[in-house]
Amino acid sequence: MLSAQRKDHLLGILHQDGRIIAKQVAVDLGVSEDSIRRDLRELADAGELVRVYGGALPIPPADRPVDERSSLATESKERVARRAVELIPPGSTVVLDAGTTTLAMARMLPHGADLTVITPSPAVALAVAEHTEARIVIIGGELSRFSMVAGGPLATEAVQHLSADLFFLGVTGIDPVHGLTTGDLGDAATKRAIAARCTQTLVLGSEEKIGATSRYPVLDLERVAGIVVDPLVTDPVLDELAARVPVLR
Amino acid sequence: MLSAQRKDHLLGILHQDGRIIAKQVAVDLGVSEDSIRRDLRELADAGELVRVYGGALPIPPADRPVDERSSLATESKERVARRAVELIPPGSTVVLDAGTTTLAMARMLPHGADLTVITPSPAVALAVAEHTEARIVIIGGELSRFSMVAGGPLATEAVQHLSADLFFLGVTGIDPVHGLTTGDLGDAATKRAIAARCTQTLVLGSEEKIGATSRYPVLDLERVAGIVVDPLVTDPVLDELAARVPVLR
DNA sequence: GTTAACCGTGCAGAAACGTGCAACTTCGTG
DNA sequence: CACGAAGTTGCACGTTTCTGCACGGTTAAC
Repeated sequence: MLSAQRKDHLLGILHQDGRIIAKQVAVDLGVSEDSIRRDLRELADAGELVRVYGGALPIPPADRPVDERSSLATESKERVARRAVELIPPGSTVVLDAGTTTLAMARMLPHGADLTVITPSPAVALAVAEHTEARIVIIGGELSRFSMVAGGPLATEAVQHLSADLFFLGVTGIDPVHGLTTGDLGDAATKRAIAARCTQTLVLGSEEKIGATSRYPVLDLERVAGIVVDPLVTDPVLDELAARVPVLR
Repeated sequence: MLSAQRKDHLLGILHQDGRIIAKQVAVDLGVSEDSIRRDLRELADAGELVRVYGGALPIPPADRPVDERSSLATESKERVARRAVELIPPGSTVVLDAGTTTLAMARMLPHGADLTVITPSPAVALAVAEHTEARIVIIGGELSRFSMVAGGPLATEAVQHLSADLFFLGVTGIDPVHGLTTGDLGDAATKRAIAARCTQTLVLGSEEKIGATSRYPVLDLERVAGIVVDPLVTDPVLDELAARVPVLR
């Protein structure tokens, strides 16, 4: 293990877990804690993280340059994204839908893991390219102005040539009665087509989507493997949903 | 084992393992570590990797040449882009290749005109979406790290379903002898496939491309309808080119 | 206030590095 | 064919960098 690589690994852990525990990483990598501490010291000097007793934490958003802060999703979405990223097995192929939560996911994908990311969203594709070394496949098609996502017959056709393990689905409404819904008819069809080509579909359920309903149905609740939600949010609607589909928090 | 061959091997390892350990490769290839170190030094000078203690690592995504933030077009490219945009008839369907010049074009496309823009570049797609009301079609496929453009079999297939009036082709070399060339083999194939589906192809000839040659041929000069160049640049090579293909300035 | 875990510093051995040099190959030229 | 120039390769040497350990100080938790 090269020392520079170890630092990458540390940043990767920080990205994914939101913290670093020196002792644990030392055991994981089979090096002494001293080396880890030295790395952390240097990374802290470089402004990549803040050291704390026992390990390190990300730099608090308030201390970051403004341009970075402006592109951050809300904290709740960040938590959903972090939870969702945890569910990606190493070496797998995942589809990331368009949306702010998937954009947040793109920024916190594991660094080293051998991943393939498929997405119909140019913004997500660029974010993944910037933050990881994953293979990236973009689904082509007409770009919908509504959600900046590829759709239409071209996309549907392209989707038929793909398959993936996991689909992280973004919708605008998650409701026990109306199921999963979104605001654009074409988008709904594309999402369905993608889901049909993936082994499992997980819905990203950031705070404001729970209990909301949009115009066009995407999928029945029963067709998804789970809803990923913010671990800190409690909502009676969630309990209702939990009776029908696994809620991952 | 030739040194060039060894360098290819090194880049292969880097691509596959995400790292190079000098000692290990030296043993594998049966050469001294000194030679490996020398190769790594040269590859690092050429910008193909970053050296670290013990070996080498890939260039971090944030530092790559195609990074959108740092890729502000030069004034010369802006003039080429402006000239190129003038050549777009209202109501037409155009393909914008990837690259800084096409990115500049995307930002200065006419607002009202009823346009359809097709592109294999997520960055260009987003720029067009931000600056115009054009219909946008993305060509999907594997995203090449080299130029952040969709390519591979998926892109080739997607291209077959499209057709357009005008293709604004970006290359890295425009030379009277070697014709139009680019630095990535896959990219070259995708560009050819697109050109075959378009009525006319125009090459974007920003200053530094004129007289330059890259590794992989894209098209013969005779196959394009013209080269768009900076009106303010004069270059003897341009006169040579003008004898074979229209030069639009 | 006590205890255990964590931290910084100094140190020594090991590993990797850069440089200069000599032996060797390759290529073009007379 | 002989010759020399240019490039490549491996080795030797001194230097730099990394790593783990020991020691004493500091911090957090009970």
